Amino acid sequence: MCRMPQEPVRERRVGSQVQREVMQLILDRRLRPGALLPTEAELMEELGVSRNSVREALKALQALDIVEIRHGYGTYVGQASLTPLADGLTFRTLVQLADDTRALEEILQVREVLEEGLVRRVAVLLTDEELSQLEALVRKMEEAADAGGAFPELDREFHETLYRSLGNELVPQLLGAFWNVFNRVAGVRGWARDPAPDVTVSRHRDIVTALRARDVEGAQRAMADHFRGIEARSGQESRGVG
Amino acid sequence: MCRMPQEPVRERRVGSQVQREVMQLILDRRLRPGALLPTEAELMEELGVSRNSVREALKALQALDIVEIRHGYGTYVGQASLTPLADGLTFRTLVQLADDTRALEEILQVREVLEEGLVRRVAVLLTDEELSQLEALVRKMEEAADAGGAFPELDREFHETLYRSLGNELVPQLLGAFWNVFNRVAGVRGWARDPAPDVTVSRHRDIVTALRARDVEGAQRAMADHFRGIEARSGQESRGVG
DNA sequence: ACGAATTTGTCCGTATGTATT
DNA sequence: CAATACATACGGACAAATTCG
Repeated sequence: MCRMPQEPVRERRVGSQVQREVMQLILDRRLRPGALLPTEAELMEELGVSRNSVREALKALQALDIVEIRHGYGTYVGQASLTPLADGLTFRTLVQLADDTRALEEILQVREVLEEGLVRRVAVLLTDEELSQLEALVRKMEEAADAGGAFPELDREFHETLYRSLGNELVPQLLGAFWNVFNRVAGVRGWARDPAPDVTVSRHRDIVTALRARDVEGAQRAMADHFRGIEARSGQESRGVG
Repeated sequence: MCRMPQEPVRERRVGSQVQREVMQLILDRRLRPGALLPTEAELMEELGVSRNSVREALKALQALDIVEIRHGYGTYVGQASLTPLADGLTFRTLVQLADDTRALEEILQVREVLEEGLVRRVAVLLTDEELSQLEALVRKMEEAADAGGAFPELDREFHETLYRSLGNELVPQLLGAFWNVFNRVAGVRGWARDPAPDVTVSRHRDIVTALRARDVEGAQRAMADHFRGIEARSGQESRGVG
């Protein structure tokens, strides 16, 4: 009877009706990403609601990257990217980070499982050109490491190039979202710097070497070693002094 | 026209700014999921913006499940679940489905890579009790199949139980999101029915049998076969008549 | 059981900034 | 540069939902 006010009931998500109607409108009219949506005034009339309700619905859809609002011009159909996933995971990780680093380790484990499985599949798909691109990226990493700097963008590009031959657009987006969360949170914590860039470079080189030899098992092992390195970096810090 | 020079120019994107400020407020005050947020009136005053701006920001955060709004009571810190991912992926898949089923196949491939890797890891972690639970679920599936019905909930529970010993909460949420997208879209297309439930049951039984024998390779093979079955189901339909 | 207080939901009107033409 | 169309923001008012005395 007297329910604790501090505990919200987990009721089924009612959601905004207007929100769903706008989504349905996009689907019904076969609008593609980039297409222009009706203006707020038109949506007011078509859906029979006020401007405020339309705006709140559009704001919610914008947060999901389902629509894209351009100030002074109009509203477009969005790309429905994984930006909301990255935003939500970042927030959740930061909230939980006050207690422990579990959320971060969970993300890392998912990345590891994904990439170990993926590297096996691309091992037989990669073209010579792609292998050359990967080797070039490793050389660039080496130069950056010799200069004493970090190379987050090169790392990102490496993994993106690695899985291009799959032809699966969801894969780089998903990995990119995880990568973003990890780096954003790491930046807040202060342990964004790679303590041993040269080791990281050789991990990447090992992966390419195994792939060049079409050594599926070796590529998976190299990828696993790569993640062991990342785990050691974050694990060492989480047990260190605050 | 006559803009006062000493007055600081108003921030460009107040909307997303308020959004970030609310998130920062949650982090600064160490609010946990379920905690009550300041009321809209209080946020207006604290952030120095109008109520509409506050509401639009809260609506956007609600779409990301970062806050949870209850009419007539208040606003809570949300769970930051993967509901936005499921919503976004569902929308993207539906939009693209007018052309092809590529988005759906991409999701399936990610699920497959994930589950093949995960089943290897749980093979050495599963307790006898969890194995018994899995066997019980397979028996229930068999009963449902004999009765001629489908068993989407049993399938979902099977995969959830399978990875419980990992202790990774992100894994079931991620797989659940993918599963939701797949089933929601499948429902729209009309090919939700499993044409051969008995085959699906035996795929699951094969997985449990291999796991009971602690046969890592066999478990992965069984999982791969399981997904071959799902691919065959959807692939056959996508090449069939409209 | 009922009403008051609180809080969110919706609407209207108006003024301003911004991009396109 | 001027005009236009559009999104952005503010303030006020009332309705609906929830809680609690």
